[in-house]
Amino acid sequence: MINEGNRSKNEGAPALLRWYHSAKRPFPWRETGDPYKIWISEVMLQQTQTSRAAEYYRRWTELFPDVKSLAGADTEELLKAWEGLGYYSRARNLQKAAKQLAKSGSNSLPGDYFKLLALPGIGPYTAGAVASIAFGIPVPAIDANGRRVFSRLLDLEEPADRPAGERAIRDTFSSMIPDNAPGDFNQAVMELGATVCLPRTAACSECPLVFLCLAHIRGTALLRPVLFRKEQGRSADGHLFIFLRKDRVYLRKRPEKGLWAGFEEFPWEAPPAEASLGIPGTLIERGADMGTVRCSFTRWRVRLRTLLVPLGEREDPPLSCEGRWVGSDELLALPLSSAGGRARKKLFGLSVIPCPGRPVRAGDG
DNA sequence: TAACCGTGGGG
DNA sequence: TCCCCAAGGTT
Repeated sequence: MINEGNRSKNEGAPALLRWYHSAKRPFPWRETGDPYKIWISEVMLQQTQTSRAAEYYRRWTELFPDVKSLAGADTEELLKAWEGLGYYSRARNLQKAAKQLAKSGSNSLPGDYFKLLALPGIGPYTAGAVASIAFGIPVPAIDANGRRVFSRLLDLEEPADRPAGERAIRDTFSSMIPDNAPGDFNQAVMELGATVCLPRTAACSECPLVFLCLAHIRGTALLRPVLFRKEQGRSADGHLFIFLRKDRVYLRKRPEKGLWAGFEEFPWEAPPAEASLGIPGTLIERGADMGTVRCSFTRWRVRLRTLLVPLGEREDPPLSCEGRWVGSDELLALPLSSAGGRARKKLFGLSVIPCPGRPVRAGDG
């Protein structure tokens, strides 16, 4: 066990906090105590690297500075602000929660772990993070970093992503949280996992907790955490079609649930990942190759060859799905998936349709 | 419970 | 290139 003596264990939190205060990286969400902004940052950081979330955080908190403005915002505007960040239900759940709060007459978040947990899009990690960082409540916020750090401290042989392993981690983690600095402690664990106690590297000589780390003593740090293996990814190839009619392109709308829910997109197919569009083979020969875009979801990695297909003035795409024609202004304003956004960029780069905001010069198009 | 839900960077 | 990984949550 970690508490070979409670003495060294009790020295863990102070040592970690001292290290954190000198080593922590500057992030925009570390410059605020506003529970709303801390909530936004924690949701953005779900399964997302800090470096990517930072730019989105700045823009979002400027566009939607508080609960009320988020609750009253146009949903498409929200998704545009989230465009490219992935897991778009996070943005929808943020607004759903904001509406709940606004309806109950609040313009902020509850300072209570279980009330936070009850809000859409907030699970055990995020509730713990907001409660501890914004309100000073001594509850754990255990993410993948925390699981790795404590798997190593304990030299945990049980899978860290199964109930037994999670319990062992949570028990030790909770016992170390100092009442006077729970938010800093939670962040310090994550910071340690993100900068020192890394998955493929363990810089133990720089670690403030090395003196109580069992995996370090036993030389098993890189074998921890043990994880319950999930299914491997699969790859597929397909096509994405940009149908062009005069200066408009064709978009279809996705279902309101599931992958890229409610988004519009250039028609694409990549069997067996997506239902067939019923595309005639001749269509592919008719298209001009614009290169490849990649997209990924769940276990799929898909490469889509992008084809530009010019159609006649009254011709509709020979597809089994329905969609609509949009001009360049609207196309630019729409939220698209990352792959769709790259296809759109190719389109504007070719100046096949006018690029909004850029003067059309002779020779363009 | 296990599958689903995105994306980009690093080894 | 491919695989792993990331401040997880929902169904």
